[in-house]
Amino acid sequence: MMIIGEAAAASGVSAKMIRYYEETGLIPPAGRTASGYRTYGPKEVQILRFVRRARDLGFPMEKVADLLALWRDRTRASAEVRRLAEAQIAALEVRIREMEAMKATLSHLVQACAGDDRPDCPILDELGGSPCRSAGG
Amino acid sequence: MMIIGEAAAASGVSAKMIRYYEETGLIPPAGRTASGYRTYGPKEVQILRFVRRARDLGFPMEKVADLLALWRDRTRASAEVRRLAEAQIAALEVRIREMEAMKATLSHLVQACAGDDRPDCPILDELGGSPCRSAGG
DNA sequence: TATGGGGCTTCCCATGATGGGAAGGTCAAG
DNA sequence: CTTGACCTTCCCATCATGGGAAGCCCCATA
Repeated sequence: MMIIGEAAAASGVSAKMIRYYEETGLIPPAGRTASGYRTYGPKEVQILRFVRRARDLGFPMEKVADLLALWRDRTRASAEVRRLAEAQIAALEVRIREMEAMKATLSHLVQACAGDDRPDCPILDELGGSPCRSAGG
Repeated sequence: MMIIGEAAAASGVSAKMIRYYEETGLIPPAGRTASGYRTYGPKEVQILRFVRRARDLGFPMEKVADLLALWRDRTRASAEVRRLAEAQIAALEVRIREMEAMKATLSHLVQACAGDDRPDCPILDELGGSPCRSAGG
């Protein structure tokens, strides 16, 4: 049996976050020693590692909870897991596309900017310019 | 002179956020009517629009403040603005790469998962598996 | 046995940017 | 004068994480 610091080291989840996950119900309450220290066995550490990896893949905590439930359910259909993973891929793609769009706009502006000692700057001009609604009335 | 709701509609920044920007010092305190309503002229609306667009390009508020300062400084060198824009592009690239990596891992897992009625699932196996440090000792 | 240091406990606060909502004042139209 | 839409300030919630204080516990060492 480990106490929280050891479980944190073994799982890659900080002690702070372990307590938080417990508080929010993502993981069940840990056992306690007579003096109140939380205790963790290999199984609990494995759960924490699971959570860590799911978070590393960008799943929000709500989806991590879903994954954990499927993990615990020996009778789940793998299709359900796959759906969650595909939804996460789609969510990542949305965010990636948003950021690619920002990047493209910035790249255009940077290209148009001399980037020298003079004050003329298309970047600021664009940010400060009047609203240019395409096909506006 | 407009009051805050009109300025919000004209700039695309919500009234809530306008007050927040003022509170945090991003924008100077608005004028007030005798009864305490905030007032905004075309210049202030332009500033708000500037902020909005910079935020839309993903700049954090701190960098927006830097951009605003450069915008106000008629003697700035465009090189400074360009540096900020390039840094923002770099920051976006970092985040994009992180998400691409997540997506790639998930895509691998999804490909390996049958996605049918059976419970066998490489995705859960991977999340719950022992730590497999590549090129480990 | 006493002591020191480090780890544990709970509780509160902060982040970054935004929204929601309550309680109360103001203004314009009727 | 009433009604309703708008404004004001103030507090709370998000999402996931970290920082820190006050106080208890445990182990090692003198």
